[in-house]
Amino acid sequence: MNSKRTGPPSTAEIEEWVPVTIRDVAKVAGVSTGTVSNVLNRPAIVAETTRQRVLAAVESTGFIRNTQAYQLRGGRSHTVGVVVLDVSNPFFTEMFRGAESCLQSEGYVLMLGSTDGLTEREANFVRAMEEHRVEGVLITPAAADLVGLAGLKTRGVPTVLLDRKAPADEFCSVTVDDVRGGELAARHLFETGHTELVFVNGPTTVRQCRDRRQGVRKAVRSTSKARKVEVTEISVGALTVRHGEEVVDRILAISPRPTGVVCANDLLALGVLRGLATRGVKVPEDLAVVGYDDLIFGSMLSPALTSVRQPAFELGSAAAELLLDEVRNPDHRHREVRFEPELVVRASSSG
Amino acid sequence: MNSKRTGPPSTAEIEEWVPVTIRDVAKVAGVSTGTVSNVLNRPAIVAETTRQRVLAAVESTGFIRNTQAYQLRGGRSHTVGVVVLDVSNPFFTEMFRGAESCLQSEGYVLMLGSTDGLTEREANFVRAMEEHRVEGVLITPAAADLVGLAGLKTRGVPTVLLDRKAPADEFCSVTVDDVRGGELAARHLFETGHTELVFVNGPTTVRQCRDRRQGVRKAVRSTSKARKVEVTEISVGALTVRHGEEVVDRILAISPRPTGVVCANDLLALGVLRGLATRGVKVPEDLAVVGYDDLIFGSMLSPALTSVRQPAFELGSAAAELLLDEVRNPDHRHREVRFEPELVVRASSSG
DNA sequence: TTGAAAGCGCTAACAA
DNA sequence: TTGTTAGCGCTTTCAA
Repeated sequence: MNSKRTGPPSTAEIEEWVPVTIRDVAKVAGVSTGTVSNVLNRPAIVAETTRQRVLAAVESTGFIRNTQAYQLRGGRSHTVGVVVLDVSNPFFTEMFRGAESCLQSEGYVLMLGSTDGLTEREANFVRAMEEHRVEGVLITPAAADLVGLAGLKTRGVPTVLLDRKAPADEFCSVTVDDVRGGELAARHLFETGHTELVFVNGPTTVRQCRDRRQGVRKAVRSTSKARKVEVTEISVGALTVRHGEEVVDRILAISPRPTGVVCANDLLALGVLRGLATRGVKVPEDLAVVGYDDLIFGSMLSPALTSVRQPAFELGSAAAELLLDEVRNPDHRHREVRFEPELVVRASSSG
Repeated sequence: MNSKRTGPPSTAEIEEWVPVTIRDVAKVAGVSTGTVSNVLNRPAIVAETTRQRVLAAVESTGFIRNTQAYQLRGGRSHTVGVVVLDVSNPFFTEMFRGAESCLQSEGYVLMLGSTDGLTEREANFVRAMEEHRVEGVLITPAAADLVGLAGLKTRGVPTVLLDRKAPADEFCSVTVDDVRGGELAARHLFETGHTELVFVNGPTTVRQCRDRRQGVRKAVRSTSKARKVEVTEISVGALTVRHGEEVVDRILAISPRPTGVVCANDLLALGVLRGLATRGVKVPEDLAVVGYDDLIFGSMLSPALTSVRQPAFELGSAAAELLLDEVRNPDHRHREVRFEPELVVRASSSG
């Protein structure tokens, strides 16, 4: 509680900073606003001495160019919107970093929104970003369909879908084959002898969850030809550690007792592992666990978490590249850049 | 590689979306631009039927208000800049979430920049955000001093320092007592019988690192009165898992062999743990490990990581509250909101 | 090489 | 209740 002081504000403090415009700079330098604009944008065409004078004036006045005016005049906004499902999830921050690594060097600053899978929040973010005239948006759609992005499409805002295929090539997209990933996870457990599995899934409104489920089912079908296997599906409200932890009792209540569990992402798996640990259930002896995303943290647990790896950083940077192409290349064609998931087997599933 | 097709673009595609302005809406609705502006901003003062007509026109034209023009006219930007040291670190994303939770409901959209502790990147972000006329910025300064923020100060951009005390009450700030935290960590090891410690620190240009070191030293001094203790300090280039892993050999080379290690943050500690595991060093028997930040992931390791907890989410939301006050309250006074670190003892330090 | 001035899209004061 | 219009800060054409 550090109140600065108790008396009235001093003059220095009460004195409002008056925004300095190009006109102020012009006045100080004794030139016209056009000239100031020229030294700012096309320094080559103005005389050396004038330029120095203007630069000095910029310095002394503390002038900072007003992007809004620049944009209004037809300039670019140098802004890209990024909308993800959950900033708390390292998978998405890695993706963000990937995008940032590519976009920052091009002079863009990123607006970030985290929707928690809520379409209403998504709509708010997208609307706000459109109002700010972002040059493009990278988005992991919250909804099952893409109607929330229709506005972006019709208004021609370059948009790249993150971790979501665009139907009918309406957008560029970067994807990972989640059906395949889900299949890899479940098949791995079947192949190591498991017969009764649980699949802990997130909300099936989330596309990743639907696809991974489909993959799991696919593994069931193909394995069933050889021998009888079964998967119980449990759906939780969100892909978080807490939800994973809370689902453990339901897993343990299943009869016959499953011997393996596939989680729709690593956060969920981490929660499950934690819940199992507190209940004294041994992993992988009593229950094998497989996650999804291959967060670095999973590899450090003991037992280390078996998981399906996705190249998050590369997803982000690839998306950014696609966006840049769409922004700059008049001959741009929408493309899907597809990555393959990779099963990383660790101790949590291999006794 | 999904090229849409090979022929020339269809008419529908080549047809550029022509930005629709308030004038277009006015024309469609058969009213003046002033009236459109009124239904958008002060709907109460316009007649019901006209309002409906205008709203319909807004809908049919797909009009999206141009914030730049609005701002230029004197409106607010509804934008806040957030600058952190490392988005990959869950500590900072939690802080971001805290800020977002408070700011989003107030209609702000956040610009996020991750500096990796580089003052040059920080300067770029701050400059870009100022050009965009953000209404305020939340920042974890990269540099040891605050000269990089002088511009924000003189230009009167409301600024709240994240996890950094503002000297001379120049800014609002949210802080955690890192000296105390460092002291807690080291003292804990001393009190559990350790004598030879290693302190794995990040760059001392980072204030958090300097303070935590100071705390560690303080613990050494006070413990030294009773018995002889020693701390070897190792500084690494960044606070990441990789750097922690790479420093392990240097730790093990120290003679006499230390029995405990304090890490400047959890990512570092996670790396150290991983490095120790691959080299077969037992934790905590051979070496006790203490981290800093209490990331959720640390609590799930086995052995679970002892750490110094910081309320990241609360830091973020408190900072946002301070910022809102500075933005809206004419009687605003700069304040420091201070949180206390808390040692959380787990298996990694208690054999 | 520089200056004058129009105009980007919007809001708000004022007039009708 | 609605329309007209000046002007926000900047860039850029055109003229000097």
